[in-house]
Amino acid sequence: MPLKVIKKVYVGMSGGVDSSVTAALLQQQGYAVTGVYMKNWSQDLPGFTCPWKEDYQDAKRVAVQLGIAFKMYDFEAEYRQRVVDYMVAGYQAGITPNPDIMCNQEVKFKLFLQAALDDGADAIATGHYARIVYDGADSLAGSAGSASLLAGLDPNKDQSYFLYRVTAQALSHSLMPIGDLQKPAVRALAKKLGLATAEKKDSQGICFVGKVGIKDFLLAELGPQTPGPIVDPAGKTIGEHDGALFYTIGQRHGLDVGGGLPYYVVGKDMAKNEVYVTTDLQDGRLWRRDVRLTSLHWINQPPTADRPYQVRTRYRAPLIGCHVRGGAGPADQLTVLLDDDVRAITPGQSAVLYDGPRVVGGGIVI
RNA sequence: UGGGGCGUGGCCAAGUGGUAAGGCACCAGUUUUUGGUACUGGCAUUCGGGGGUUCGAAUCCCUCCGCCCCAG
Repeated sequence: MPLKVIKKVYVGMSGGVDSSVTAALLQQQGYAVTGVYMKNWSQDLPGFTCPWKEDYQDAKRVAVQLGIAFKMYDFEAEYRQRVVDYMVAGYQAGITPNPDIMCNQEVKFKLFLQAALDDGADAIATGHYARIVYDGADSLAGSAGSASLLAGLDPNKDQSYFLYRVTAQALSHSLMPIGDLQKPAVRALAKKLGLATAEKKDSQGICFVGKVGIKDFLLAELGPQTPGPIVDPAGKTIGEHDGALFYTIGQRHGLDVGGGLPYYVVGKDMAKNEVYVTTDLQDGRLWRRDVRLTSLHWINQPPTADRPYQVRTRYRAPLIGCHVRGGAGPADQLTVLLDDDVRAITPGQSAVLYDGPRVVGGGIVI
């Protein structure tokens, strides 16, 4: 949707600085802004109190300060089903899913967007460090669905990695105003405006669930798991793990095996409930020069084999030059050939292709 | 029960008379809207037990215990 047509914007306010400043900026720019707190999770976990009430209050406090409308959408049931269940099922299957990517795809840019539009909004906005541009933005007659996603301008905070599964259609109804800013500038702005969340620490951990270790979370969800052997390259059992599903490729800590050099997880066999480790950082199983992807998603056009791209295999990882393999193969799969060896490519995680600053899309590592 | 070797924090391991390196693990913190990685800090009043020599020992002596190897 051409920018000029957007009047009413619903801003997803999490109770953090970024979304607070997002709301403030849009208001300054003349949009009719409504703040929305998405209640996606409220469950306390052993030793961890869910901060949703506090976050809700912070979001509301900022809305009141700005004098904008404020409401709450309750997506707990859907979040549970589409994000948490997806994540837990993935771990049980032995892969390492990325719940936040699913949260963006299913909740923020699908449920939230739809609910906002149904409520009369022209667009939603989020506090992501990413940019949305319109092909042919000069001629505002550009057709719907021509929106593209670009990396945020602050290289330290760029969150476009988490957004590669959002559709162009959804992007065309979305705004991410802080994508043009550096994080320090956002903080400074919040301070200058006296926003209640100006000094609030950035949130971490699973989006909405909070700063809970994944192991503790899975333990709470699934209960204790069956212990099994930790096996070294020689085939020798050097320790015992408390459930293979808790471990992920490249992981170093949590194995409780010491002596000499650190051990890194290089693989696991869910059927045998075995975890494989090595102390050799050169171990071939730890490095890959190609990645096979499935569940592909392209925002605009799929990549073509005749030209170079860059790929990111984990959040904040440096971009690696790459090409996609053309020719035969399942339509829903793609092989990406990397210019360099990449460590600990992990099934379940996402690889995101970039064409310069533009997010082409990506897929999930097999 | 002949010969040789060893026993230092959970693990690996320096240190052979001068008052316990280092690494791994673990714990805490930092970085980080997933997992993971990385970074910083903490972590043996004590060197298998007991005696002794010495101003002073994990380091020398005696003895006991426990392992390992070669012989049997």
